[in-house]
Amino acid sequence: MIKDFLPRTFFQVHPLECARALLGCELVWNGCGGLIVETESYAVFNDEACHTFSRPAARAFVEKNRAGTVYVYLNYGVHWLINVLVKGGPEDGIILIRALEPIRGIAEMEKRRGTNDPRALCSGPGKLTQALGITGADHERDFCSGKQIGFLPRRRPMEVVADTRIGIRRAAEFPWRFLEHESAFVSVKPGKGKAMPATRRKNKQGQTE
DNA sequence: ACACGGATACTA
DNA sequence: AGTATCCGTGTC
Repeated sequence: MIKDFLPRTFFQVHPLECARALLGCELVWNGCGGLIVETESYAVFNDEACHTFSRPAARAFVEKNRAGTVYVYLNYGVHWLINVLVKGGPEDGIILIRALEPIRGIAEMEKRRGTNDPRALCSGPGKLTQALGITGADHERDFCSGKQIGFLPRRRPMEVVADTRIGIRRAAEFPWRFLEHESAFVSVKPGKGKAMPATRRKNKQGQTE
């Protein structure tokens, strides 16, 4: 049982500052966890890649919840992705946790992931939710009042690099992805992100045009 | 290279 | 009801 999780005030700052500050902190989830080595910041306003831009439900989530609240959604119908709400500072935002360096509950994470390769356990946003057992049922949980889930302060110094965000089509040029320099546990190394195609559509026969 | 797969928000 | 889009992963 851990009691010294990061307080709510940690998430009441500028989202870009928070996304950087989270690197090197430990994400703890029901006995499993790892050092955060990759995050992405999304801004509630003026960021077309943020869910709040096109989803009324996401805007309602920001209105309704406090800083430090879990935001979980299903992406591509396959993977749960976990974010934390940043609110009450100069701007509101949502920070995606993209990769961890596994350090706690590794046997359990290996079992959920079906691999013993430490680099394959949490090196992506969908991988880490699978490793930690995170699903849509965890949406709107609180990182700052629970004793099962939360963040621990940075354990060691971390050299932070900024790069463009991964997998998005809109506002793809914002350098709002933050990683540990030369970490072996990130999803995509700096500068290696593939550009998303401008459009991809399918006709009635289900064939890509 | 592509299949996998469902929530969300449109159009009507 | 039907359609378009989407912050990914594993295997081909």
